[in-house]
Amino acid sequence: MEMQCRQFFQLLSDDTRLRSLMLIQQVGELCVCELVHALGVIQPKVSRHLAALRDCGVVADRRSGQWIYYQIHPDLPEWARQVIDATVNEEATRAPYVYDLAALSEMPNRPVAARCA
Amino acid sequence: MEMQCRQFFQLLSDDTRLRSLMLIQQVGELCVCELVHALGVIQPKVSRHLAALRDCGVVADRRSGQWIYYQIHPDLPEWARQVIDATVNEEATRAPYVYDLAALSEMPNRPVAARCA
DNA sequence: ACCGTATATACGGTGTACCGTATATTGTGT
DNA sequence: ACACAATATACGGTACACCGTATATACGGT
Repeated sequence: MEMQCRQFFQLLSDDTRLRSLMLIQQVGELCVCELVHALGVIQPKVSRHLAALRDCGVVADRRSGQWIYYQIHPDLPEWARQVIDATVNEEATRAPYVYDLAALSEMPNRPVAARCA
Repeated sequence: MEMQCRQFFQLLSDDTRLRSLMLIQQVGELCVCELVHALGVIQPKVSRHLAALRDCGVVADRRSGQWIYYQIHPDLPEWARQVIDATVNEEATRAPYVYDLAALSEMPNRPVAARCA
């Protein structure tokens, strides 16, 4: 998977994708319905943007039952990881990212991510 | 000047803007005609994209005679500078950025940037 | 086998970012 | 004052990213 940096920035320039990435980076792993709840957007929208991130190798997905969990791709180039880190460090305490995290923590019936240890 | 990180990434997602920024970051300061030559694109295109970067506070301009020089804005937030640094460190040795720098160094009649010391 | 839930994809519509051309603006030299 | 060079902006056209709705797919429970 070729990772052009211009393409990477293009991915980060969309509101839904950026907020999703910020949450995933902070929490470690999230499924689609958690993001739907946290961001307050409809499911196809989240799915579509996650697919874009996956197709470019920014996130990796794994299935667990009926849920599909997304995480930052383990093979993401170091510099891209630095960009995400810098952004989280700068913006995580600001709107809308704080509110997204808050909304996530208040989600009822949140699925439990069963990780293979 | 409010600097939204999503907007910053959007600015970096355009080819002309990203290549211009990479060059400016490496050289320190460049005028429009130097960028026109280095990138091999028409002048209004460069001007337009530099204006976008200026309006968002990413670059600063100064006039020197008939030339207008652009540099990374001195007040650019630290995290944004980190993003640019990381990108230069990663990509400067690759196409098209290497070739842009090479084309710049081969430019004839290159104006001399007279800095007020 | 059937139903409900989670997720993904297909499809047509819409806004907007970018483009090249043409022209305005600003400065320099004669 | 005039001509030339560098830069900026205005304008109409086009491509494409994103949208919501509708539907397909996959899994779990009964």
